[in-house]
Amino acid sequence: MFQGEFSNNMDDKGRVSIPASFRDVLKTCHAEPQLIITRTPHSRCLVAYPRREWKRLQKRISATPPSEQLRAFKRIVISSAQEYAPDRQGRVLLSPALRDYASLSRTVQFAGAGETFEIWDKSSWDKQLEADLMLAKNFELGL
Amino acid sequence: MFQGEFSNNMDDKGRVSIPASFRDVLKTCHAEPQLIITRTPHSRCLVAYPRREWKRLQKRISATPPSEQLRAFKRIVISSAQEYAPDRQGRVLLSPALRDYASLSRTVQFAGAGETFEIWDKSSWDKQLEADLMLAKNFELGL
DNA sequence: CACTATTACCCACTATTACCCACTAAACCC
DNA sequence: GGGTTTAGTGGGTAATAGTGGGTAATAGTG
Repeated sequence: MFQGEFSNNMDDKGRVSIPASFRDVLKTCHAEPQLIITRTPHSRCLVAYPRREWKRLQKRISATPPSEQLRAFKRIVISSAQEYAPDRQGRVLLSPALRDYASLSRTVQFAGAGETFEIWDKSSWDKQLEADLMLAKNFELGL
Repeated sequence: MFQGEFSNNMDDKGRVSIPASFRDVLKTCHAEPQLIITRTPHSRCLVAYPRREWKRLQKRISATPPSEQLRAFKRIVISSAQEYAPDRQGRVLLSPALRDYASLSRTVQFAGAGETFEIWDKSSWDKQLEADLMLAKNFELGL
């Protein structure tokens, strides 16, 4: 389970450390931590999948009847998907396309989301959170 | 059952003692006291769950039909959730994100809330209490 | 093919965190 | 009241996480 928030800095080469606790979760899937990072159509952020979760998403996609909407979805999600293996320091070098999509500059926010985790530009994340607070304020779920 | 109010001081490293009586309650759930601390959308404070309660919340979330409101709720609550195990002195080191959200400075207020307990900045708590007095003044529950 | 830009891989440094020990003050108990 | 226990607090130190940068390999370009 990916949970918790972390923010790390991207260096001049475009590398960011994956938070150690997320790396640990990835290790429970494979000895060599592997992950697939891609765009998400819902927000201007990236989503990271462990290999197994990614397979599940692929299966779900291929079980869906074709449509223009699905093709759009695939172009966004599948086409930009890239496989990463963190270096010995636990960092990955994100492709310019991905960096660009989420407008990552320096401070990168990692947010656990259960089976996956999200990668945001810090300032986008802060804005999103403000908006979310308004939305969720009156949402009762037995807290 | 978590009941009662306590206020402890956060030290320079960002550690706060969990009140002993709350720790005792946690021990009744697991030998090693474990707790999940996260934000709540309702107020600028944190909520602590014993593991079992947290699982229940997760179940309730996954049984709720997806909506924008739910996604907002998840970003607030799930993403920031962190698991803690108090050190030998009964303290936890709260993450900067959580500290920030509840604007915890030095004096931290703990308030029992039955199955969970809340963590406030003392001065926010005092203000909230004032407001609550007004709200609950005419609330009859057969006392 | 030569040249340049990019990437992978390694090492070194710093900041942060986990873990341990020690002290003080309050509560408790004969 | 004096001794004992327990809660809360402060701080040192070893391990870990994160960051910066160098160099060799690789890919891309004219």
